[in-house]
Amino acid sequence: MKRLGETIPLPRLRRLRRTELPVDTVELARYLIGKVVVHDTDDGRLSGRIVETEAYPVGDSAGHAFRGETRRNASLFLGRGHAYVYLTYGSSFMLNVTSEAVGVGAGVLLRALEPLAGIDQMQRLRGAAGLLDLARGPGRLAQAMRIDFTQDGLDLCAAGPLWLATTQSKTGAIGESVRIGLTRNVDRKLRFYERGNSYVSGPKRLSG
DNA sequence: AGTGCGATTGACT
DNA sequence: GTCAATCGCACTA
Repeated sequence: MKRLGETIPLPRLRRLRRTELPVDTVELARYLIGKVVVHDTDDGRLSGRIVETEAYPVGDSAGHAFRGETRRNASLFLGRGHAYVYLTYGSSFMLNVTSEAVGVGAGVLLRALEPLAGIDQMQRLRGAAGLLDLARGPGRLAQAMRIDFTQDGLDLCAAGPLWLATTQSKTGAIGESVRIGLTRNVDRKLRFYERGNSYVSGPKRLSG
């Protein structure tokens, strides 16, 4: 299989500063489309371009912070630009970017990446899945990026191993839809994705 | 201490 | 398209 990350020049990355992140959760979810998430591991750099997000804003009954701070969701309250990682269905880790002020629980779920660096390693982590399936879907994304509870609470805007970056490449038109897989507060269009991008999970369009 | 349930995935008809 | 695996955690008692 062709190894994209070694045949196409990687984009030049610049670390995002916390002050560059939009203060509003929904704005951040839209802003993160086209940005890059980077995990520098002892087996090398893993990175991917964010192509799909979901916002879980303040007061959202589907959000994990809705009933206040607990041990599980404590990282959501660290202030914007931190990682909130949790396990769902006993097997899939989810990576979120926190989005509001310290003490206010809200975040943005990263749902799909276009792999950039470390594709060989991602394939090992994912059991040699095809390129399109490496990080399409939030659980796959976390597995490909080697995200687990170890990364929960990390500051994404500090000089740490897990960070956010911007590039000079252009971002395509952004679509929006209802969120996927929820049972509550399903009506709001809080899912964002880059239109026409093959690495986006689920339907490219959802009404509602 | 017991119970029920997911911000999903992969296997299967 | 359907469906079960799997386990940490919140919730009830």
